[in-house]
Amino acid sequence: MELPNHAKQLLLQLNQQRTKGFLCDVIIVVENALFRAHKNILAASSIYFKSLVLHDNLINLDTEMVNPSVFRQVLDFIYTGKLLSTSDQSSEHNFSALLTAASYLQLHDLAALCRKKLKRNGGKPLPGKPSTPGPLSRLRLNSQRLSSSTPAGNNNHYPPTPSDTDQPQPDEGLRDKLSDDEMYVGSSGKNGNGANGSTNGNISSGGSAGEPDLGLDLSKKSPPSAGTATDALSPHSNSQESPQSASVSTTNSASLDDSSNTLPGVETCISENMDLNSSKTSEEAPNQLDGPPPQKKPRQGARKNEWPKREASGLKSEDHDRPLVNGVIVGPKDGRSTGIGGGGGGNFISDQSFQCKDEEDIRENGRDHSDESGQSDGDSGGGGGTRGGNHSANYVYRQEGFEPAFGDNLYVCIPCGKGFPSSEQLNAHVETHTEDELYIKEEGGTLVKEEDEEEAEDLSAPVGPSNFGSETRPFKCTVCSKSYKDPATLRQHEKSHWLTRPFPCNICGKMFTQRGTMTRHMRSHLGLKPFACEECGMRFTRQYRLTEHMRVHSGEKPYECQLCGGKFTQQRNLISHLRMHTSPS
DNA sequence: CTGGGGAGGGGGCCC
DNA sequence: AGGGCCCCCTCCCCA
Repeated sequence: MELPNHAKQLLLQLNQQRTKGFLCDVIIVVENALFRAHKNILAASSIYFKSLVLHDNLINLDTEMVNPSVFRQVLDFIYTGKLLSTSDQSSEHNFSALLTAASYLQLHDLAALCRKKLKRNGGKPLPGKPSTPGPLSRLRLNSQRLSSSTPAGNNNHYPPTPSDTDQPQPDEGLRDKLSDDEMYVGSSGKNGNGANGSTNGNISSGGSAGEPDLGLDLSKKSPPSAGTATDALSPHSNSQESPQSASVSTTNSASLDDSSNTLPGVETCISENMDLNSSKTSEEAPNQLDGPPPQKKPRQGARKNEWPKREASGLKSEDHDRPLVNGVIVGPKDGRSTGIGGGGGGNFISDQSFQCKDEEDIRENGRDHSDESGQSDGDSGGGGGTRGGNHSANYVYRQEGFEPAFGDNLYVCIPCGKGFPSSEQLNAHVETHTEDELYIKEEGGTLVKEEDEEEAEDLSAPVGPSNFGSETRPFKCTVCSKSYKDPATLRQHEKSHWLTRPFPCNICGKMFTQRGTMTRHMRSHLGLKPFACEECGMRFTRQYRLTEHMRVHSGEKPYECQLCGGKFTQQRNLISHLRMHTSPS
């Protein structure tokens, strides 16, 4: 007995889930567009994807091989078995691009389909493309550029994939009859590889909960009470981080799934549509799905939507809208979260994703980063870049896909203007600066600084606790005189003076001085809140927040105002309160 | 409407 | 690398 439409219906459901972002557990970044999808589906479609999603939940695709528009078609194809073509997309060029992408992604059926189509049209497959380096090598190259300060040889945890050669694909799986508008793969149940034996099972069980999260672990551990969602978070993953994953992957899939329950914003937003003013994708919005409005916990919903707000606040608004089409975020979004509070939450992923890094910053030359260096607020704020202390960003890390203007040398050293093809090389170069020039310059009283750093300098003057007890803190920063207990900390600190953010966020391009900060930041992109309150179920991105939050339940108010005796659960609120005492009002 | 408190969230930084 | 803390921003609630 066999249900005739089973496979079709299943695929239909999966595609609907995709368009809604439901149970999506992987994000694919193509240039500056984000696509959500299901690992199982991707893995079942391509052995290349299979190798990628095994370890990573955030995948950067080589923009030379695939662009957002093409990838959208690819994804549609994967989920529907159809190539829906518009007049534009049915052009030969489109098929060539599709073929390139399909070859790159090892989507053999699609590649065959494109070949067939091109052949039928009398066109030729793109001559050189299939011989370009295979996906694996390209990915390595790609991620190497993306991941700063990851050791060379990072991506080696990728399982070897079959050769990247572009073998001719059997056309047997293709339907002979191809219409110009729609092309089908013969059987929706037929997959390029046999890796999907568990697909259905996994899907029905809610995604990839059982999948090893070998990527950069952003989920951390979760308190035992985290419930079903948290159960899926594997506690072991900390040790699993691979160097590569820092650049390509981000989170564990279970957490993503989880977010669909507890963090509807991300789940929904990334999948739901936004205004469609992207030139590439404006013709349709197939996923204008009225997915269930995200459930919101008290306060959290509104809050969640305001997530990127801070960066938006007081900051310029970009000209560019970053529409989200078919689950795709296209381009940076301006700082104003248009949809904030609108309930649907459909906007904020896009907002957050791109507010973090103002496109303006990105567009401009490397120097502007020296302005933004001080505080993350500044950079994300774009216009407010100059504030934020003395941390002049003298070195700029360029993330591929965000700033192509430097050609291959995306990593530019600000003081000397030299470009480097990799962050490693830039970092190595920077070291020579710090050792050879920095201190010399300092001795000479001419530190490399931006013109406007005088004010900022004051902010980081050796104030506060940094100077006390110099006996126990023998390691002193030569720039700001802060002292530290150990040389490693000093080194880390010194980089805040001289190194600009070697750790970029793969989603928004924002850069960080410390990997941990970037990792934490990524959690916010992905809506990972591994720390759940046992009392109320509220979830947090950080343990510390949970600790703070627990005082709400316990009633503990450890922070007391010495002036009025007022007690507070959080120190910051005491501080805020003290300002009220001291401020002349 | 306003001010104050409570609280969620983000980044920087030190250990 | 991860934890913890500090600081900041912001919003919501309430008096």
